[in-house]
Amino acid sequence: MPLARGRPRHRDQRRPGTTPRDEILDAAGELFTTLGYTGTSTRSIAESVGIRQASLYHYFKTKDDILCALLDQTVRPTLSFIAALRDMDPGLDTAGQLHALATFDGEKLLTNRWNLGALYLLPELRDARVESFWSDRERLRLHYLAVSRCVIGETGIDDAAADLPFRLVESLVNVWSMPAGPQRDELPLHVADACIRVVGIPVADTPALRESTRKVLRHNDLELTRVAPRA
Amino acid sequence: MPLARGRPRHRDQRRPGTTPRDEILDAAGELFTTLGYTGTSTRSIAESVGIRQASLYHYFKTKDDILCALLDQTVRPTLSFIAALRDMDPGLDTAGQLHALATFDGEKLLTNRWNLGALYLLPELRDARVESFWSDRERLRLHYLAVSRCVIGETGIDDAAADLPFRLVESLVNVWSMPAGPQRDELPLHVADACIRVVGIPVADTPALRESTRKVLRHNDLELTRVAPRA
DNA sequence: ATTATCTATAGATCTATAGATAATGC
DNA sequence: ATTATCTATAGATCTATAGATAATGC
Repeated sequence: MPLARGRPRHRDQRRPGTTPRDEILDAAGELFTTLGYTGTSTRSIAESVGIRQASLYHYFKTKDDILCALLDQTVRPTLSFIAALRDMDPGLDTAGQLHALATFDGEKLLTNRWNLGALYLLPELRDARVESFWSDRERLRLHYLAVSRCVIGETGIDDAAADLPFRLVESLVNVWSMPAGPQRDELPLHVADACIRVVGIPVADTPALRESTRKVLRHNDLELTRVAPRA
Repeated sequence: MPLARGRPRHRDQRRPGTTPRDEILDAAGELFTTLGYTGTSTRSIAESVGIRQASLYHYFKTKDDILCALLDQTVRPTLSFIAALRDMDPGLDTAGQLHALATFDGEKLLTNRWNLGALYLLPELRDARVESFWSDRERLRLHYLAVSRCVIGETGIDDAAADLPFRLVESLVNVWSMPAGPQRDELPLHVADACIRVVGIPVADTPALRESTRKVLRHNDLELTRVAPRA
């Protein structure tokens, strides 16, 4: 390990992360998701990292900045996945796209170290700051909407259903804390199946869609690791 | 109007409600749902009512108490509806029950004066206080789960889908703020339809279920007004 | 006398800034 | 000299309590 550069901390490292910035984000992720944004003080974040409260401000200009940095991690990977999906397999039908997207996105939500998806729902940041995050998230929602609409155009379901796949996947944040196990691991797949039924695809088509998604994801694991190693 | 009993307020009434308690709950409902619980100060509630901060404590022992009172209004009506449904029409099949429940519950969520359903998702109260609310809400969830399981037993879908109708209905809190209009008004019905598809009922059965729900709700409007006039 | 409000305030926060200090690098 | 931390603190909150006050009721 490289030698420490500045004044030593009053406590040893207690958080994972290769940089102090990452340690702070890890602590903030845990606290924001369990106590809420306003309910988490900068002091409690610092304490949870093992540094003094004022030291946070060496890495972040304000408390809002910490939140922004956290939120930026959440939607980006799924947006990259959508791009990769388009490049990779332009022949995939829209139902297949929806199923693969829902599976990937759901997987991402559930395997975060903290339940960052739950932050989306905090009223205190419905309107305010974090501009870039909201626009990213809106892009994601609109993509779900567009793909769902395409499928619905073929199945003849009412257009009002087009908003629901996104909501279904998002609702995984509410089961994030369920005990680990195969049941939990398979949830994203089941939610993807449900998305498909919601847009009116008959149950009989599910196995084929699962198979197609399995292929897409195997292919894409490699893609993503190459393109965005940070995730 | 009856003459005021104590010392006059420094401002005229600015909130609907026949009692000061209701005025306070109305203000708190607006602020908690837009700024979050911790993000709302007792001072801002009082100001929004038109009284001084300390006067709140004449009606509520603590800030938590205000939250509890608000939350108690949210799940109760739907629980009463479930009871009424059981008494009223014991011949209704499970798919019909699920469809009617989802419609009623969704309607309730969307027509609240404030988006109180969004409070369920606040991390700061995931664990803590408000015991009675959580147990009520868990009863509601388990009822959805049981009804969904019954349907799934017949359609042969994977059991993992049984949790999703509840989540779908709940996701209406995320569209609460959409502009008023027929499109918005019909959302609960469309979400109920989606619940039905999620548990594996073929699309062709939807019209019959809608018809049955229409009857149940018409009947029940009367029922509920008699049983729980407060709602 | 009873009530609903008010004013005033204690005591505990909370965010952010200023400036000191204890390491390493050169 | 540069850096990452530290200590100390200003100034603005925030919740809840104590006790005064201005109405009505009897």
